[in-house]
This record gives sequence, structure tokens and C-alpha cells, in this order.
Amino acid sequence: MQSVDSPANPVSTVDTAFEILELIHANEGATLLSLADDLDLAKSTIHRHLQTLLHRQYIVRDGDQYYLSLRFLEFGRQAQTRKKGYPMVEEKVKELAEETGERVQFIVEEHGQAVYVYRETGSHAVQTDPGIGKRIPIHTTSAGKAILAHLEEDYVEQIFDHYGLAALTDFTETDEDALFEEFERIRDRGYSINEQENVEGLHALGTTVHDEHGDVLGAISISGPSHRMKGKLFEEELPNLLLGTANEVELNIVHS
Amino acid sequence: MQSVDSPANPVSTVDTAFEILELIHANEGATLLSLADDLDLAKSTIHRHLQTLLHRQYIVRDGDQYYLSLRFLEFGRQAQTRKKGYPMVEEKVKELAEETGERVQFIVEEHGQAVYVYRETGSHAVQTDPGIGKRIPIHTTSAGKAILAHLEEDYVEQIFDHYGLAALTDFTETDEDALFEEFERIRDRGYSINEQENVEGLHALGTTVHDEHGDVLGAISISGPSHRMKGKLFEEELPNLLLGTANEVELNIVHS
DNA sequence: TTCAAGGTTCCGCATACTCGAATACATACT
DNA sequence: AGTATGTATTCGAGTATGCGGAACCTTGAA
Repeated sequence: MQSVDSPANPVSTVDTAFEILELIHANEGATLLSLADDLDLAKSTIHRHLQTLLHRQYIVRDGDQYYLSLRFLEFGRQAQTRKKGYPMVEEKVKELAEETGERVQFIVEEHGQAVYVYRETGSHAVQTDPGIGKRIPIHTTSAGKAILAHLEEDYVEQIFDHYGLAALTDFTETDEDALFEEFERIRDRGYSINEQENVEGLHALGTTVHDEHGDVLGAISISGPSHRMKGKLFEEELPNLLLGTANEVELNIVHS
Repeated sequence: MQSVDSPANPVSTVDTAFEILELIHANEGATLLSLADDLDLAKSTIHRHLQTLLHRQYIVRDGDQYYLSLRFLEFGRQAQTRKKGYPMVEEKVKELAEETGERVQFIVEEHGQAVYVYRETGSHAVQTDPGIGKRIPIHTTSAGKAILAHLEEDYVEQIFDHYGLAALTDFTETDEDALFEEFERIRDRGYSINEQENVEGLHALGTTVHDEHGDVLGAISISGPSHRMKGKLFEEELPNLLLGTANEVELNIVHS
């Protein structure tokens, strides 16, 4: 994770601006006054910031509410399609969702967290969608574990040190040594398994996608309700489909 | 358009930060030095800014290149789904694309420009996709014209004054009076027509979607190559489909 | 008519942003 | 090996500029 540590002297004004944006995001809209209250800054200060952001078109105003603008979508889309492999993954994610009928996702590691980059929910998929772009603790997802298993150990330890190992359900693995052992099994097996470590009643399988240099791009996962995800399907058929898809993607990436 | 005029005294440090982000976006990645050159700022200044943005996870670093992070995707998605009507439109856009086989888009007016919010490219749609989130002059698209036809005239004039009336092709209408007359016809007819005003060889139809208070949410458009988009299809069948879809969406929005 | 909630403007002061030079680290070329 | 080039990082000083606070404005509800 790049730059875990706070910079020696950050540009605090920029910090303030993003704190404003993050608050607007968290509350899905905010007023000048509520921002001044929450951030303990003078109204006039917030006002100046909002005017600046408004002028640069990063926020929009509707009456006395300020909202994030669609400008961010443009930035986000660039991040989402930055590496040439990403769009190729997207296609395959769709295909896999159609084939299996379950929810298929593509997750990328960024700043030590798992970020949802693509998702396709097959015909009978469940609805527990953390939105695209959302970030969650990386050790709690099948795709995240698959990624960790293929990153440098030093880096993984940095991540754990920085974020800790939170438990999202009773089944979340929070022991560091156990995780590192699991990573070994994941490398051997080729894919990772998640049984309710993230959401109760949800099972998932994940496997990494590598770029032409062998670096990890991210990981694809298939997830569905525990009662469906079991037996031969969960232990053989889906893993094979998943690994096959990852393989196809990697072939596409190399030959392009 | 809210706040056309520059604020009296903007927070210039915030301006700097976003100029950095916009440069990274424009160049799809940048180095510290290139940023310092382009912005005429000291290396150390850029460095401090980058460190701040890195720490807040708005950019990522790969070697000596800095890129926009997926964080913006989260912000962008919020903007994209902010109004409850948007997701409903998305569904219908997909349906319409499937039915017609052409490219169907949903466009919203923001800060006086047309922003692409959703797109579905039907089976035999052409590939001239300005990305989702991209902004273009609003008077050059069918959807944009439909929106303008339903906004307050004062506001529309403000937009024209601010951005001017650029021509994207030889067919772009750049005469203000002619546009206002066209808006009247659009209101009468219920939908707008675009014949190569935006991209050579591309025809399109657009119509607005209103929310429960009658305010304009945005507009849906169907577009395709001129050789296909003509005759009865272009003058009757597609307009009817389009208007029907817009109507369905509005009914959904009211009853929810 | 007043009050409250929201936004806007203005000015003086001290903070903190910017600069520039020095340092460091790779990689590539000779 | 040695030099050059492109890159990032650190530090101290000076001053531009961001911040606070008070006054003012608007709107809508009591």
C-alpha cells in the first residue's frame, strides 16, 4: 500500500476540500451550514470552498442542498478502464454471470482495500450489492483473498498492520497466520473459497487475473446463497468455469 | 447554470489540486515533473499535493506515474444514481436498446452541458461512444435539445452566452433564434430530431423524462447511422417507441 | 412581526502554501 | 566506472492566501 503514513505536511486546504466532498458523499447531499457544523469551520470558509467546487463543476446545487456532480463519473470511468485488461474482464464477467446465473464480480486491490470494479448479477442472483466503487476489507472476500495470495508478503503484512483484520460476520477469518496458510492453499488450488466471511448466508469462489507481465490485475468471483453453493457445483463445476474464464481473459490480454 | 461567474476569491489551493487531477485525467496518468512543468509550479509544491491526494486515496502511484484512483467511481456512482428516477431510466434504456437494436442513451443537463449518464448499445449499434460521464455542448445532441426545449428560456440563454454555440459538424445549428424556434417545434411534436449535428452520418431522436413535479430529469435518445435512420422508421416507429418508453418511465417515477 | 435556517460579503491577521536549492535515487548511455 | 538525465524528496524562509467573525440578506414558518 503506497504511503500508509501521513505525509509530513499535507496541503491542509486540499484536505478540507475533500472532507467537504466526503461529507456530501456520506450524507448524499448537504447544506452549507451542516458542513460548517460537522467540520467545525466558519460558514464563510465553507462558502468559499463550495463556490470553488461549484465553479469547477465538481458539485451541483439544488436549493440549499449541495450534491456531488457527474464530473466524478468521468474520473471514475477512467480509473475503471485504465488498464487494458479491465474491459476484457468486463466482457467475461458478463458471460460468466449469464452462464451461471449467479452474481459475478471483478475486484481490484487499491490502497490495501478491495474495490468493486465490475458486477453482473445473473438471472437468479441475490441482492446484497455494495455499489460499484465501494471498498471493503480485502481479507473478507473470496476475490480479495485470491489477490492477497498473489501479492508480496511484505506488502500484505503492511496492509494488515494498517487496516487490522476486522470481522464482518462470525465466520470472518481474523487470524493472520491462518490467513497466510490459507493463501498457500489458494495458490495450490488456484482459487479461493469464501463461506459467509463477508455476508451471512453467502458463499463465493474467487480467482486472480494476471496481466501480460504476470502481475495481478484483480480477481473474479462468483457468489450465491449458501444453500445453492455447495456440493459438486461449488466444489467442481463452478471452480472449473471460473478458472476457465480467468484463463481466457489472460489469453486475451497477452494476445492484444 | 449555477454560478457562471468565477467566485470573487476562490480557494486557489483547491483549484491547484483539481488542476492536478484534471491534468492526470487529460493525460491518463502523469509524473510529478510533467505536472510541475504544465502548471508552472515548483516541484516541491506538486509533491506536497500529490502526497496529500495519495494519502486520501484519490490517486494511485505506479512507478513514477500517478493515476486517478477508483475512489472517484464511488463518487460518480452516487451522482449517477442520485435521483430515484435515474435507475428506473436505466432499465428502460436497456429495454429500448434491445427492442430497437440501436444505441440508446440517457443524458442529463449539468452546469449547462450535456452529460452522458447511461448508454446501452443494441445489437447492431455503431461505435462512436463518448464515454459515460463525458460532457458535450448541449445544443448538439437530440437529447440535449429536448432538454433545452423544456428549461426556462432565461436559463437557456445564460447557457448559450456562457458556452457559445459551437459547431461540431457542418450540420450543427448555431443560430440562437433558429434554435429557439426549433425548441417550440420540439415541444409541439414531443421529441427532438438530430441529423448529423453531432457526428457525421449519425441521426438521432430524443425526448425528455420528467420527475413527479414535472421538472426535467434528463432525456433519452435513440441514435443510429443515417442510412438506417430514415423513412417511416425514423419518422413514426422509433418516435412512437421512444415516447412510449419515456411515458412508462414517468409513470414508474410517479408511482413509487 | 418575529424568529430560524440558510446563504453571502467583507476585512484583518496569522497560518500554511509556495518557492528554490540541495539531496537522493534510479536508469541509460559512453 | 562515470556522467547525465529524469525522477522524487526534504527543508527553511517569506509572504500570499485561507480562515474566522461579525454584519447582512433572503426565505419561509410561527
